[in-house]
Amino acid sequence: MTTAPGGREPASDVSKADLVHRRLKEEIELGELAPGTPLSELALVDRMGASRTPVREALRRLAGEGLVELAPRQGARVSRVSLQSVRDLFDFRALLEPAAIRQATEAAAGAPELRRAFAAMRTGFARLQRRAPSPARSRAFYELADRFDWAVIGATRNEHLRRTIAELRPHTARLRNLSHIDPQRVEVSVVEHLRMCDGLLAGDGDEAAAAVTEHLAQSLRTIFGNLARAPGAALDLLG
Amino acid sequence: MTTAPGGREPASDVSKADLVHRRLKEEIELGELAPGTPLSELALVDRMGASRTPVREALRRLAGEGLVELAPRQGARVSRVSLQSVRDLFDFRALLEPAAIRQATEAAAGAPELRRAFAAMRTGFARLQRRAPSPARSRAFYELADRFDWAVIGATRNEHLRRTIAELRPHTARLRNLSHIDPQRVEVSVVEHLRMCDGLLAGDGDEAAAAVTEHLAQSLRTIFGNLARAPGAALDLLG
DNA sequence: GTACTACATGATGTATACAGCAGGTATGCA
DNA sequence: TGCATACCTGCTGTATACATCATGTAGTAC
Repeated sequence: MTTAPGGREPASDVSKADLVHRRLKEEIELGELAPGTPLSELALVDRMGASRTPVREALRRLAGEGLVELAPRQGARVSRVSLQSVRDLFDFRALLEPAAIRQATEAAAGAPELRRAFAAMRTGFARLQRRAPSPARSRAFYELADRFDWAVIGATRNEHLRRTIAELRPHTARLRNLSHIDPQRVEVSVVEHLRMCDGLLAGDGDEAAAAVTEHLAQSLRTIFGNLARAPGAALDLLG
Repeated sequence: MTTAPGGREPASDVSKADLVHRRLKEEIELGELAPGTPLSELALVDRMGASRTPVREALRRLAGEGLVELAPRQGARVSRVSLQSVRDLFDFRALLEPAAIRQATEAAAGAPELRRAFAAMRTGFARLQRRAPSPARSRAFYELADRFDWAVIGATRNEHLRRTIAELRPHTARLRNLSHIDPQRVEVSVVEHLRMCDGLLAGDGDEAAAAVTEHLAQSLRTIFGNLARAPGAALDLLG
């Protein structure tokens, strides 16, 4: 946090509650705060450099997003993850995201600029497909996939749908970061994303939606497979 | 709010924030607080008999549910309603609720007690169908329909789906209360609910889902029809 | 008469003080 | 030695004080 040259804090545009919220959300997403970790307000006051009021507000907001569990008179904990919750998450996404990409497909059909953006991402995926496997490629892929997902979310007309999907993203990201990513998975995932892009760019909503469904099913299968092969990871998830 | 006989408040089980939240939600649902109404924290402090802290928490929670709009440094207003928002709401419900009733159908198939509850509601709808139109019948219908909806929500296994649908209910209820109900609508709606019950009780998820879809489409058409015929109502909604 | 500026008012964002409850710990007793 | 109870610490829920900012108004210059 920088101080204005003049000397006084310039009454920052974003509230401290926003800052605390963002930082906590990020730490939960990254897995730095493991599921189940108790979140004492006073401890956060020290760590975040804000008073209890914005800290409390951030915790309440996170609880509303399902990232934190609040027990009355007992405080907050980072929300736990169970196998059932993973299944629920992906089932729900499988319900929402095909509808979202259909709307994005329609939107792109009428907005050349949007079409260009998606076309550029398609090129990016194609390039990634030709690169040799490496941690750097994996990182690049997840970055691009993230941009793609946000583009779809942004092109979703229905506000409820858009907000709900956006709210699910941190949960998915957290799962990715908690269960160590299978490098093998990138290979398949690139193909799936290419199929999504192709359907979307062709104006074929059904095809794009089918690609999303397939992608989600594969993702879930991979995660569950990882858990089955590595019971330790399951402990990570369930702890 | 009652005081304990001994003299002191027994540290009520529910927090004041909960109470304020519930009261405000109800007033918004009932239309007592019209869309766009400014909600000053201090005014609410007086009216609700709580201090700013729980009032603020209630407002933030309502904002998370989309019932209140927060403008930084400018305060809260009851969220506005536009034609687009109505369409978005019903489109979204049309995406979620068929899936929910499919899960409820499966749940009922394996839970005799649940089946009995739904069967009882079916009987209630059938009885309503034979009654002569009257305000009392309309009230009874909406009460029963509400119980039915909550039963479906309760029987929805997927937690995300369940929470999301539950969060949409106040929005729908508000629309009903803002746009004066068409008594004619009850006639058709009873039939639609009977079809939902039949599908659900027969274990036919597809049929139940189709009935929900039909019901939502009809509801939306009715609301829009009302708005078209009575521009004054539109002003109510848009104001 | 109109537009712009300075100010006064009231609100929100934040910090902090106080009250009551939950959980752990130590002590007493069997 | 094991268990039950009482205490004690720390936390959450609430109330309130203070700082900063947005809005409306009065006044003035053109």
